[in-house]
Amino acid sequence: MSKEITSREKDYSQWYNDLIIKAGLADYSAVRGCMVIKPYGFALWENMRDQLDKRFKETGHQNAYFPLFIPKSFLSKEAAHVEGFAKECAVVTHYRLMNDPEGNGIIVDPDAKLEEELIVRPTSETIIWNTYKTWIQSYRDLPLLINQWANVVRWEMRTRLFLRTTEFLWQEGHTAHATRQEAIDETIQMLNVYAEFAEEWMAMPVIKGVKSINERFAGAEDTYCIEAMMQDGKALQAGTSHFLGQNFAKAFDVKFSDKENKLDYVWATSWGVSTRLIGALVMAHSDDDGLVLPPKLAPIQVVIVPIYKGDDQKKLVDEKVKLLIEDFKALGVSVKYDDDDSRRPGWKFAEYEMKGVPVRIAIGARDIANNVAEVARRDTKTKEPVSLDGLANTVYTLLNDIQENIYNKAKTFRDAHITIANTWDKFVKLLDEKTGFISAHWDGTAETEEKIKELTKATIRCIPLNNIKEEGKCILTGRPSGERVLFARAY
RNA sequence: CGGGGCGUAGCGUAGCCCGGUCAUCGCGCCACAUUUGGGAUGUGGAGGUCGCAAGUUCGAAUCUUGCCGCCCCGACCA
Repeated sequence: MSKEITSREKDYSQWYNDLIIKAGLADYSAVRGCMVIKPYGFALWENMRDQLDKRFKETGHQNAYFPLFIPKSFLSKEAAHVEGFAKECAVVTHYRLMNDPEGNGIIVDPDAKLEEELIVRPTSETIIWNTYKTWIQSYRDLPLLINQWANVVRWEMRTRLFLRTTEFLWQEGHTAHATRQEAIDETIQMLNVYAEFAEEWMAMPVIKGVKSINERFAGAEDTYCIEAMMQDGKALQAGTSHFLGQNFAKAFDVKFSDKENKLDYVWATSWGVSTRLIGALVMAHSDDDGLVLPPKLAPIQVVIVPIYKGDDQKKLVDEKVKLLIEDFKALGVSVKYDDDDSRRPGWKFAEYEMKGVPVRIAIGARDIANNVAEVARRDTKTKEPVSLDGLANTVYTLLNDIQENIYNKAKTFRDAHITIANTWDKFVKLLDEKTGFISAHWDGTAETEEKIKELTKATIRCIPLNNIKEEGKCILTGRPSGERVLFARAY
């Protein structure tokens, strides 16, 4: 056993780190807080990206690309925005290096100071709205529906692989609309795109909701989010969609003439998901033997391992597998035939379990004689002989079953860990002992939310969109409340 | 920035307290052979400025001082 990972029970966060490294998703880098995304991890991201991109285009958006650098002055044009991001910006002050006259390698050339410093984008609202000013004059220019795939930098104090790195990859949609309602509709539409993607592709149930004022995006009027529950009961914000009102239009003076030739500021949204989703995927489904990937996103959906003694048997297996691979390709299933002779089958079994490949097929001379292959599924770790006749079709169905099964498993866990609390004692006890989300009444004030965070480290994850109105008393202050909100400790 | 841990071969480690054949072991790597249905075995081999720098000493991985880096926990956040 060359690759042991820490068990979830022993140390959940160590388990997570071990898994990322040992499954080959990412590596630590020479730069603090920055990671290298390895080919297997990037393949996973590409699959997520491609699917999301398709959905963005289906909903009328186009991709574009805006600069990495933002003039420092842009950031301060929207007051709440600068307040939210100023503390975590990387700043470019010079544009040239030179040899140290004292011979200590290379130094920053003091003569190469920039007139105005450039910020490495932590998000692109400002540079984009500065551009939109020149693109929008009339209602005929609206709606403007743009997305960009990019990297951003946020100088976080503490980082965690995929969940919070200094640099990360994401997409950010930035749209402009003629009316308030249209912008709100867009915000909700994209929230729904995210939720459907999380549930149908990542097999990860999410709760759609709206953020409290404390948790709102810097510069937004409303922040909508999808919240997922990890296996340790902590919450992970998996995506956000912001209704920006006219805040950025006013900050960057973006006005349009409507049909009656009246001037008004445009209405805006922005929405994003990031490589954090990979962290969510890992923590939602994986186990102590490694990753468990949903078939719809797995870079390798099926791996075939040949079992043989000698060249004759190998040749026999090769011939069968060649036909099988054609069947899989016809069904659009990504399949890998691992006939690397330098690794033994047992090694391969363990390796592909670590990498979360949903289905493994082992096939040898004995199987061929019996017209079967051994089919093993990663999610349940069960295996059974399956007829070679129509094997690809059988496995295709199995992949769908696995997708459904891991979703159901995650949902059962999630639902079992959403608990109602009506007293402060129960609230605290649930947080510490049962973990998960707690549905409780809150008096609606930022002070109470702050106080609860201070006392328990739990925050309001969201006010669920499908909330039932219900009179009650705030869990902390006893003041009246009109609906329950979800509290949890979060990543 | 506070608290904790760590830095010895590609990875993981022993040695450090008590300076002197102490650079240990496992995995991995290379070659050959036998193997191949759950992380193979044997034989041989390669690989190390003991994080960096000063100091103490006849002698430092080991003691002293300074510096650097990384990881974990917390505050901040997608």
